[in-house]
Amino acid sequence: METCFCLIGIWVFRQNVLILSSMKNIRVRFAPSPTGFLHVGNARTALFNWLFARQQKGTFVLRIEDTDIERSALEYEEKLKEDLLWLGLDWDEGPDAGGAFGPYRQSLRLDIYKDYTHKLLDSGKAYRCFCTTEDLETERKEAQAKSGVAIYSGKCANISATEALQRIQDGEKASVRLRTPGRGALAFPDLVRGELKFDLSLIGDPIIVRSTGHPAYNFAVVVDDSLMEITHVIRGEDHISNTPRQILVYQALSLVPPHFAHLSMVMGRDGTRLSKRHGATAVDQFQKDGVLSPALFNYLALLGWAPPEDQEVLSPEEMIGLFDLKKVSRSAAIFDYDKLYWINRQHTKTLSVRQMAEMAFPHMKSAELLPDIMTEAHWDWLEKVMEVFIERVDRFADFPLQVDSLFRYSPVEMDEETKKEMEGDCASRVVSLFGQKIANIEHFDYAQFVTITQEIKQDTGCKGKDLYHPLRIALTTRSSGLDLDKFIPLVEEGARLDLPRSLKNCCQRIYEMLGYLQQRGSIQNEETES
RNA sequence: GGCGCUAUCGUCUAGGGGACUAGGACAGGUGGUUCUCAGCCAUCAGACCCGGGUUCGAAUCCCGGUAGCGCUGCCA
Repeated sequence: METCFCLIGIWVFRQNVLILSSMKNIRVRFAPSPTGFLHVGNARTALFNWLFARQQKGTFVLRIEDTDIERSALEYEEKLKEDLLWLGLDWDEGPDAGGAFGPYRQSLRLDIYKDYTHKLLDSGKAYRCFCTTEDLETERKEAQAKSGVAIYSGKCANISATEALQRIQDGEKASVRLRTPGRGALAFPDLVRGELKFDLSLIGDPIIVRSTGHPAYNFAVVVDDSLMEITHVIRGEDHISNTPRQILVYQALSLVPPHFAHLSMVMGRDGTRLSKRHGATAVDQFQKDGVLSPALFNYLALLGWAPPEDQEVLSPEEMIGLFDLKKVSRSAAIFDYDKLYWINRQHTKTLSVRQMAEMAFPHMKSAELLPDIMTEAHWDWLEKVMEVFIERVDRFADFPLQVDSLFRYSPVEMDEETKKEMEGDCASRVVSLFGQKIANIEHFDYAQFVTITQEIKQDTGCKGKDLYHPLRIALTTRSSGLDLDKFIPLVEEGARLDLPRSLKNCCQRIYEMLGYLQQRGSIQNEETES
C-alpha cells in the first residue's frame, strides 16, 4: 500500500513536471559533432528543430558535441556554423552566441560530467569497469556466437568501490558503466512514431565514461539536454536504439526525460544512405553550385513533411506558420536532385535580374566569360543574359556552360547533320542573300533582321523552316537554341563589349559561315561578292 | 544473427474505417505555342509490398511474412 501510494506520488509529480514543461518555453537543440562538413541529412535535422522552435516561439540551441577528440576539429565547427547560417538557421544560444546554459561545447563541460559521474558512482548506480577493449572484443564474439546477442556480461559489476579505487590508484585504467536493470521493459512515446518499446534484458550496462575520462555520447547528451532544459529532442532515426539507454541514465540521475521525436533518414537514389557518390551532399557544395539557400531550405523541409495546402514552393517564414511536427513522415526519404533543382528554379524566378546577375557573376568570372572589373555596360549585358538564360539553368553554376553557346562560333566544328542542313537549296540562297544585305547595315539589330528576312522571303520564295533554320545555323552553328529575337541583341551588344573572350557579331558570323561554305563548295563564288 | 523502425505512382507525399473511380508535386509520354531547343500551357500514363484476420465495409485497425533501413563501439 505504501509503495503504491509512493508510486502515485511520483506519477503525480512527473505529470506536474510534464505539464510545467509543456507550459514552459519550448527548447530544442541541434547537437552536431564537428567531424566534417554539414551533410544535408544533418541540415534537415537542424532545420526541423529550427522550424519547430520558431513556430513555438521557443529557443533553438546549438551545442557542439566534440567529446571524440580524435575526430573533432575546430575548423569543422566554424564551417558548420557558416553553413547553418547560410541556410538561414540561426541559434539563440550556442558557443559564440552565449546563453544562460553554457558552455555549449562539450569539451568545456568536462567538470560537469565528472560531477554527475561521481553522483552515479556514489549512489552505486554506476561502477568502474576494468575490461580492456580486447577482452570485450573476444567476449562479444563469444556471446554473439552462443546466443546471438552481444551484451556486456557484467563482469566488473560486482567489484567493490574500495577495490576499484585501489586498482585505479595502482595505475589501472577504468571506464565507468551504468548499472542497468537487465530485465523488464521500457517504453517511451515518440512524437512522430507513437510508443516505442524495448526489452531491457537486451540492454547491457553501457559505458558512460571512457577510460580516458571523457564522457561517452549516451551520458553527455543526457547531462547536457537536462541541464540545458531541452524540452524536445528532435533527431535522426539512427538514435532510436540509443534512447532507452539514455532514459536509463535519466532515471539513474532522477531526471525527467524530454519529449523525443525521431526523424527518418535521407537516402540516395539507390536506397542506400546518401553519400558523395550520389552527388553533392554537403550544404556548402550546394552553395558553391549556386543553389539558393531558401530553395535548399524549402526542399529539405519537403523531404518528410508536406504542407497542408497544395502549394509546395514556400519561404522559410511561410513554413514556420504551416509546420507541424506530428505531420512529419516516418519513412525514409530519397534525395531527389531533380526536384531540388525545380524548387530552386521557382525560387530563382522571384529574384530581380540584378540579383540574378550578382549571383551568376562569380561563376561567369571564373569561367573567364566576364572581366574582374565590371562596367555598368557589362552589368547591363549580364542582366540581359540572365533574362534569356534563366529558364535554361538549374543553378547558377550552370550559366557559363549555357552562355558559352554565345561565344563559341566555328563552322568547321558543326556536327555532320547540321552541315548537311546547310547544303539544301534554300539554305545556300538564303544565307548568301543575307550576307549581301547585312553588309550594308551599320548597327544590325533584330528589327533589321525581320526586314531582311521578309525581303529574302520575297526574293527566294523560301519561308518558314526553310528560311529561318539556315539563318539560325549560320548565326549560331547549331540547329537548336535561343529564339533569334533574343540571340541577336545579346550577341550584337556583347560584341561591342570588352570581354576576356571576344564575341563575334552577326555580320562576322555570316561572313565566316559564307567563307566556310565556299570552301566546301556549297555556294557559288560570285553570289557572295558584294 | 539479435533488437528496433519503416512500407501509397520511378521519386517526394495527401489520405488515418464508407466522401477513393486513391489527390497533388517532380520526373516521363503526347499535343499546342506556326525556325529549333528550353520554358510555358494543355493532356495522358503511372501506386495502396504479400498473406491472413477484425468489420456490413480495410490503403486505413490487428497478426504473420517479406523487403529496405537503423542500432548492435571506450563513434555521435
